Amino acid sequence: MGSSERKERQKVELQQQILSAAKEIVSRDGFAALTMRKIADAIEYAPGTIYLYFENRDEIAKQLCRQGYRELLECLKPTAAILDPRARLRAMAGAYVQFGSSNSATYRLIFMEDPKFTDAALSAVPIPQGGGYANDSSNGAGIQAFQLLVAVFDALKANRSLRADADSTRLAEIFWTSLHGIVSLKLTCSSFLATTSEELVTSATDLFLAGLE
Amino acid sequence: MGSSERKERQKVELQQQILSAAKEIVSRDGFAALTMRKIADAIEYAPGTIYLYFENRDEIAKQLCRQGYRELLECLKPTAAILDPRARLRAMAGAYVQFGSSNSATYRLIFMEDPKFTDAALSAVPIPQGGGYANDSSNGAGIQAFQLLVAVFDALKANRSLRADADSTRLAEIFWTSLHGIVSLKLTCSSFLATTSEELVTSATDLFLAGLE
DNA sequence: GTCTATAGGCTGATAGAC
DNA sequence: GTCTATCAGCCTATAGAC
Repeated sequence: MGSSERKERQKVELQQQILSAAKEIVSRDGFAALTMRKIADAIEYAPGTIYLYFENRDEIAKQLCRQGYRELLECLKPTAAILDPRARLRAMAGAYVQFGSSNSATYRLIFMEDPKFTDAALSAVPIPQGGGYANDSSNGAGIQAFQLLVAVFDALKANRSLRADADSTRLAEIFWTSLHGIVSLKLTCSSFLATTSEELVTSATDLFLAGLE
Repeated sequence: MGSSERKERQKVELQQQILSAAKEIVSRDGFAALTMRKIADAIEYAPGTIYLYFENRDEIAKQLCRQGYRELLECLKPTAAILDPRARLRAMAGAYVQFGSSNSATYRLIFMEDPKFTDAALSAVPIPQGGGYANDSSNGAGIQAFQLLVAVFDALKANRSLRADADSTRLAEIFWTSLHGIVSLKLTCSSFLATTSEELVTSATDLFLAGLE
């Protein structure tokens, strides 16, 4: 059945093309401007054709979210290799804020838009339908990214820099919310904050580490 | 000119009615669902009539934002009276997060939606047109709220709990971003965070204060 | 598989009657 | 000042021709 395999490849290929066009529209005009017609125009197909590859607009948005989490994870991974936990936390925080600033549309989509998309993509999920996204490492990428942060606090414990009975998950959540606050407020209230993102994340991380002592 | 004054009063009255209807729609269905037609239905007027009281939809959104900042300010004001700066910071942080959780639609609108509305309402502005909103204390309410937070750090300095050369504005920005992170992430990623808002804000504030030492 | 065409809905905003 | 009617546009999704 080599012919059916070819068809499968072609299907995945056009799905990727659709997602790629969708991503560009979101980056350029924002998520609200993502319409089936615009995608169709971009890939030079008729609007109806897209429905052969995705059930509806929401399904495209969810896939876009999953991809966004994957990108975030890839962005944080290099910092996870840093041995010194304090240096690692600083690097990871910097990478996170950098990611949010450089990929603002993606960041908005995965963390500031609709819980419907955020939650669906954040949690680990099986294949939605059609089985088209089988060998997809994106499942749970958001959770994996969060685990990288949790691991920093485990490392701090191993280091005796943190009480052994401290709750790593909880500390990771507190730290994450503060990073998210910096990125998201900068995206919406850019003109009000006098401090740059870089200064904010540096100071916030230093204060946080100082508070842990 | 008693008759023209009556007309002015009636105009303001209907403007208030429009804003009030708009607020309810946003609270119930979200900002994207705010349409002129729905407002018109709610106040039992024809859609076109609204344009006699507001230039367009954006103008309504901006007024809604200004009102939101005013509400936030009112919510924080009582805590500003607390003398001990540490207790004041804790109370203010709690009130802020409480406000965001209880008024999620308003919070989304003023801090998570469109910079166009956020910035316009956050900064102090003169009367937009028509002079209808003259005796309006909402101008700069967002800034006033932020100043309440800055004052806490000034108080900590006066208290010798903080170095005299510390930058109060900067510390306020860092602290504010962390509060905003808690509220906004809870609004979008509610199911992912294991910790409650109340626990997050308590721990974050304690860590922050500890870091300041 | 892809097209055209369209159903059936929504939107902001305006013109002109009363 | 308020109405009705409507313009001009957008949207998702589907049906049926090829």
